[in-house]
Amino acid sequence: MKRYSQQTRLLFAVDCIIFGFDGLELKLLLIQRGFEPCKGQWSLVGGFVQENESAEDAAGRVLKNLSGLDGIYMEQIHTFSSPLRDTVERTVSVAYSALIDIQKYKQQLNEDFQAVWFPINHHPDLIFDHKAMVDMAKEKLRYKAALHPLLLELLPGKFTIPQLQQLYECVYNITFDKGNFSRKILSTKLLVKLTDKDKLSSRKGAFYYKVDKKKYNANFHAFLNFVPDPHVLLNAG
Amino acid sequence: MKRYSQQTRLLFAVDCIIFGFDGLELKLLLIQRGFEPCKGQWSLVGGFVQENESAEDAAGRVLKNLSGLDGIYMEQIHTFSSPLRDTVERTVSVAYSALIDIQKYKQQLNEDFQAVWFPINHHPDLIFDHKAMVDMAKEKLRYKAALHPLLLELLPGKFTIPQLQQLYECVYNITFDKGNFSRKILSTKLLVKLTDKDKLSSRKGAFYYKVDKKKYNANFHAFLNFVPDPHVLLNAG
DNA sequence: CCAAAAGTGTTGTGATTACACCCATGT
DNA sequence: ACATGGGTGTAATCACAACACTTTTGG
Repeated sequence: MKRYSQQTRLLFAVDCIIFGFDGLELKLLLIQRGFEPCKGQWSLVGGFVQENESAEDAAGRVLKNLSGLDGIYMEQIHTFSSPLRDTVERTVSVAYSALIDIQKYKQQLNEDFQAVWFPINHHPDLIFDHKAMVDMAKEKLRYKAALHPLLLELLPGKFTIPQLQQLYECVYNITFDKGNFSRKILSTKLLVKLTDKDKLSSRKGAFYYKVDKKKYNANFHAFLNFVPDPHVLLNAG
Repeated sequence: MKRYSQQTRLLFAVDCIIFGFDGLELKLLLIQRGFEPCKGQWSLVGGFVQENESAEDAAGRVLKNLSGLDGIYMEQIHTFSSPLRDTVERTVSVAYSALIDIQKYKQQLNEDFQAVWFPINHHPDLIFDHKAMVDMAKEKLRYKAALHPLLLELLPGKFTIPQLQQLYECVYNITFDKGNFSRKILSTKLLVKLTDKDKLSSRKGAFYYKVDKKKYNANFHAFLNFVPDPHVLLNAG
């Protein structure tokens, strides 16, 4: 009854929702699709899963190819499998979100892709169901970042607490008290204070910090509980 | 370069991690596989996705077919796509978890499947990567139930607060103070007190409650924050 | 009357908020 | 000197854990 041979085979792809942070805004990396259908329209970066690789492998390969970067934070978001989602032929796609340091990316960029960063709340229309993918990735990012320190993945090697605050504020579209924010972040002991300051945004200057990678990896699953009102998880942005 | 026609096609399936609660323990519904490979071994309930349906449709169909029940709480957990996960032919599988009222299920059971409930922490070895699916579903259940009232899906139409407490306690393998637990649950206003009592487990008897469906649906996303120490999310069970 | 579980009251503690205040420095 | 953002101090409030206490009722 359930014979393998009688089942239908179909195409299997991945799409990546790539987040970046430029210091002011949360951004989304999009490309103009280079082949039919919908050639020229804006799209997530994606690709077909090859015979010898898993979906995770494929998403990692796509990211590496685009950005030149290894070891990017990546997470499976959801699998989209509506029979009509791809207009050419039935294709199931697994959406992955990726958090990348926008500065590292700039150095490594693969020009072939003509990729462009858009503000997360002002991006062009996307092909197929890519908007649903982006929306789901945003929601999951908010959800998870309320509990885990993963937003640190979006920052460069050294950064200031006010910069980190700016990032949290634009992920949740709310403002935090700077004193309380700083104390809460530092109470996690995940950051190491450096000796030099960033003097671009104030006269006094703000100390740089870096992530204590050891503690970050060990304590990633510890709660932070950053979000006062849970509704911002859904209603933000 | 990225032509559809050149890509490989593969098999696409769903597997369901079905949770139930018998009043004492959290349970997992398994079947003995009825076809090769691994015929006779224990397995999650699953099936291939058909041409005209999405993975969600397929999981819903599988559940309906097994249990006779509609409208079961279902959630996509993760997609498993290792090239070697199925020994016969490459098959990608989307895992779904389902929460069902074990009492309703008993009335509707499809005998064809020879399905058996196992305690969540004492079940037989499973085929392929089904154990990884179960583990991920358990972790996600803990994670999500700490924030949302979804464990109510596992209880019958009317139930007592101590029964609900027993459920939370076995999901997290910790004990809660009965007074604090009761107050916290009732503070959500999601439950409606009924006039009759369950007298089976105490002389005094405990009042039955039912879920206020309207508020449940409206407030599902509100936080509960049930878990005092976040580590139980990972280390429990 | 007693045991046993349901359910209520109460108190101390620790986290969190809101906001005042001080600090460092380029102009 | 002063404006500007960084950073610290602190009192009031709140949420919650802990646990004592009351209630109900079958035996």
